[in-house]
Amino acid sequence: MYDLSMRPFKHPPVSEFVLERLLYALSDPVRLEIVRRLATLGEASCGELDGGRPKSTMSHHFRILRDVGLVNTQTVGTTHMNSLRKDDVDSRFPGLLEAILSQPE
Amino acid sequence: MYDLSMRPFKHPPVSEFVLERLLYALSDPVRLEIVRRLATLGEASCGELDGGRPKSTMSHHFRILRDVGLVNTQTVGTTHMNSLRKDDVDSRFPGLLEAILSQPE
DNA sequence: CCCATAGTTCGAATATTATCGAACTTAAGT
DNA sequence: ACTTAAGTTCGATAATATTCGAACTATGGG
Repeated sequence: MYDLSMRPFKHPPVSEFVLERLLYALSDPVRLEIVRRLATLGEASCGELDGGRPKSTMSHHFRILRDVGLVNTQTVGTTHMNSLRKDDVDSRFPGLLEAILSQPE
Repeated sequence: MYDLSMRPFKHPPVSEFVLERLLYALSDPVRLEIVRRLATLGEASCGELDGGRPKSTMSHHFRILRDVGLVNTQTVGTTHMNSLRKDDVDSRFPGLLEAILSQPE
């Protein structure tokens, strides 16, 4: 859920989730793909999910996903492990994530 | 569904709906509110849904909602009647609209 | 025919965003 | 210590979006 091991990144508490911002975050093809992959993989490093895109570009997208509360990033050694904050998103927006991610393509 | 009476506006066929574009359209507070109101009212003119905003601003938002397939606009006399293309959206993205619009706020 | 109404379209100003190279940071490994 | 690996942050650029006034269009009424 939400504990201090998630530092040093700021992950917003569930109470600060905003529907419009979440929809915006998912409206970018690159970010939607990241979220889809995380949903199936469970977790992944940033590098595993770049499609040949530069690190700075990926870092930008991951930050947005973190800022809206979709993704949780924790430092494990030198890599950053990302996972979906599925339970948190579900608790704030029941059914939303499933409805979006179950859409084909 | 989709017949010629919808002219002169171009409404995309269901096959051209794109998930990301739909999410983007709904990520704007003004547009999400329009869609919410249409969902409860059934239909409404553009003027009924401006919140004191200029017509040109509203026209811009309605055009985006039409372009992504969310809204159907037909001319009735001098007013433009808008309604949600709920069945069309549902057929392409089952459960999506409901999942989004059922979220409070 | 003139006029008001309801929206659209155009154009411009402002603001946000996406992308990516370059420099920086932190943690391992040798 | 030095080096590599993995990301982040910064800065610039280019593309998109939002907002809104002004001019335009089309419809209906008197």
